[in-house]
Amino acid sequence: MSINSSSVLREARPSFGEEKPSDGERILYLISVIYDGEKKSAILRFYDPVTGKMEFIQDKTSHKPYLLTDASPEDVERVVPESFRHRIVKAERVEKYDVLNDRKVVLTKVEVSDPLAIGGAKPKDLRTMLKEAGFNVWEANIKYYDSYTYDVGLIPGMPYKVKGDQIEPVASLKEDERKEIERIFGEEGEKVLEIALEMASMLRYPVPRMRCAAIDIEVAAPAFQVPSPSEPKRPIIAAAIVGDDVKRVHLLKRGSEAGSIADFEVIQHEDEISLIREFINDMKKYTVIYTFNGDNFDLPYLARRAKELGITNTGIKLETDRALLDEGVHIDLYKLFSNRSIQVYVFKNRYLGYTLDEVSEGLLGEKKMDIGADHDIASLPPDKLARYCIQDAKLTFSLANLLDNGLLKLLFIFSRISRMSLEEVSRHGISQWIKSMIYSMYRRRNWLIPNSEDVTRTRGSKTFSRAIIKGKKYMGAIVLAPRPGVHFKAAVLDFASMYPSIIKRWRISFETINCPHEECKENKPVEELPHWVCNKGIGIIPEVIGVLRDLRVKMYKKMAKDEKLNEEERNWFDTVQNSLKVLLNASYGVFGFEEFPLYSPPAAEMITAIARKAITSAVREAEKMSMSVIYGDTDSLFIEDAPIEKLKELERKVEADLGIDLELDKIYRYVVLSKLKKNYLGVTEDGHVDVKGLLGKKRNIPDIVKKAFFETLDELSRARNREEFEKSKEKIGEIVRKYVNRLRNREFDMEEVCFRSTLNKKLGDYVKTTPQHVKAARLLEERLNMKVVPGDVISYVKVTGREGVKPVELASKHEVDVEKYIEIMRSTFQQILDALDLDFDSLAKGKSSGSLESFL
DNA sequence: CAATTCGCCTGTGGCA
DNA sequence: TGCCACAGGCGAA
Repeated sequence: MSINSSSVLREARPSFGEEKPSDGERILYLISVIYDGEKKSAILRFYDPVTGKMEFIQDKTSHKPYLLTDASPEDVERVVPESFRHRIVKAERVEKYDVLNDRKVVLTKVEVSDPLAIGGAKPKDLRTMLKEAGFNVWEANIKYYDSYTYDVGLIPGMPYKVKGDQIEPVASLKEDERKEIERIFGEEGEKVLEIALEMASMLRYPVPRMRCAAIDIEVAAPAFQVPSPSEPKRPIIAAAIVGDDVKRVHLLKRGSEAGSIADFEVIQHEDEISLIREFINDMKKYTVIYTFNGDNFDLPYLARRAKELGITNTGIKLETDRALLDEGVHIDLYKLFSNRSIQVYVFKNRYLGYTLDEVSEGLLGEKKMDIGADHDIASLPPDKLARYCIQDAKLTFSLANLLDNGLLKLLFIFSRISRMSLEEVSRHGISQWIKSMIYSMYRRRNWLIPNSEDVTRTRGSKTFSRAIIKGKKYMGAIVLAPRPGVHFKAAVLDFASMYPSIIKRWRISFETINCPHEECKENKPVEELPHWVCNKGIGIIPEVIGVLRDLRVKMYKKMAKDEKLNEEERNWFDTVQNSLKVLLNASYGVFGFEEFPLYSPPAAEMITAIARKAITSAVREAEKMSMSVIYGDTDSLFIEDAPIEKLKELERKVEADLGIDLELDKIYRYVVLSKLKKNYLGVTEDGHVDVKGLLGKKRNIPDIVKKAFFETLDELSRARNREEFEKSKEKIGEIVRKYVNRLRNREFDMEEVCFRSTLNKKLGDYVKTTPQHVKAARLLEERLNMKVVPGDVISYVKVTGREGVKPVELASKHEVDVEKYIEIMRSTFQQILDALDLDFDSLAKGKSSGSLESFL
């Protein structure tokens, strides 16, 4: 194999058009790089879309694990004991660029025989020996397969042309796209253009078709006992697989036979060995296997049970906290859906907890099969067991296929940008993705990857702004005080991708803040902070963030709507622009995140300080033009009833002043502001209602309150003018009375009056106070012997009596404290009623107190 | 394993 | 009993 730098570089300067493979050549997709401990070598794992199989190609570049140190080669020799020396392959001087000090440094690169020699060897590894001898080490915490991937310039998720030993990137940027990139980035210099071309070529290539399936297994555990995958004593009694072309359950014969079941296939097995063998055979026909918690349950249980029964070659590789497949890609959706960035930005917070039941309910509107509270799987009759098992696999498969199969596309995109395998991206959070992206760029440029201490030592860890909220490290955004009332024709202007724009425009990053140059010390973007910013152009993060932002705004958002492209292409670019949004949204946050290896509090507080200055000066500008700013939050301005030309004029002025884009986002037919920040309701021209922050939309309030609230919104969205408003007002009164009466007469299901609150800590860790959901959770443990863990959502009901709350499982209708619920109804409604000059109690009694006159 | 701060709400628990 | 600071949860950006 040869992957030389020229072929790697060519990928950054792709030739145009897509190259078709010639004889003997195949186009394979790089899935991951793994390390083979026996061969002591990296192995490239490729997927062949023609055969649908994985292909393994051993590294032939003789790349070795290494670290960098300021010890000389002689020092290394001295420090390392005789018994360890055979593991050192080479120690030689290398030159690196040290961005923190803006200078070239000469360090010793120590290559070793295997990754454990760097970190993890017994009794002592190289990095510990060097540190104990008083030397510094760098890049000693990077996993070997990552190190290899970065150095060789490989991009997981990308197609490669493979012929014999030759592995070459497939060029993928079309000529017109290349021209477009040059047009957008042409004036920003060679460095930016190069990054843009590289990113764009990565983001245009579609993902290969892969055979996908979801699996789920059931174990004969007694009721209330969670079977342990580390001690798989109980037999597997059911195993289901669901894919596009398969819906099958393998059942263990135990007494009665399963009846015939119409919409899926049932295979009965005389013994568990045959069940496991055939199930694993089924699995092997698919490249991507989805599970829900398969890392910690299904796959370890399956693999260990198989081993116990003497079945070899399961193809499952167990690691401490994950399970991988030799010939496939295992995606554990539990881990993926627990990822906050995925939850918030991809799925818009539409699910609450992270169990299969909760995620499915939120995203699919479907639930697991109900088998009763005792959850006694072992004693289910066979056909019920089969249905239960396949339902879980079905739900898992449906979740994986949400967003028009976009989940896998999303993972491929993140995989390419972050240089991490699908398995890695799907199991790690956004900070790991960004870290990996930065590391790969540093390696590519032969820059030294700094240690976290280097960053804070040379550039400072102190912050100078005081956070509003006690316990926070620095000051964040400004929220303008809203002007309460109903405002017609309210325009919303916002700074598009504000923080990324600031990072780009003022070039803020851990690299540029408080740089070592005397000449830059005068370059202070804000008066309130002592930090200065480099103006000599060092650093790479501002360029990368700038490119990703501009690609998203100026290219992919447009392509996602471009009628000249077909639907599949538009879809792809929409996934791309959404993925970039996820990444960009987190790009500032990681600087303020202590565990991020490039943590930089000065950079974080500089970004928010500039943002405060920007919104403040935009408000001033608007007011100077005698426009009325009625609200604003972080990056937005709400302006009441201004002519469009004036808004455009404001945009131009702000842009000229600050150098970041202010854009008209939308115009509300009217917006209802209360005196509270982060609480409003806006109706757009087409009648769509935006509800922000209001109690009525919080997930933890009871459904009955939510229903009443949304009926009210529906009513309001119909009002176009003041007469219709008056009518709405009467209707709102009717709604309020209807629900208050329902509560008084106890006309509700227990489900409707449940509060659903997430348990964020272990039960025992709530020591300072005992919140109500914790009280309810403790009752669940005491009375029902249930186990609750962090992440569980507790459903509880307010009841009369001393305790005041009960888990819904233990409560009955007659003890529901209806007055408390009316109270909640009151505060929920009062938030909007205040602004409408209405009063809950009067409405509930059947008359209204005020009118809208004063606001209209 | 793990992005940030600002702001609202409810309830708890200490104290007078 | 009422007041108040704080804990905890959820949302906006």
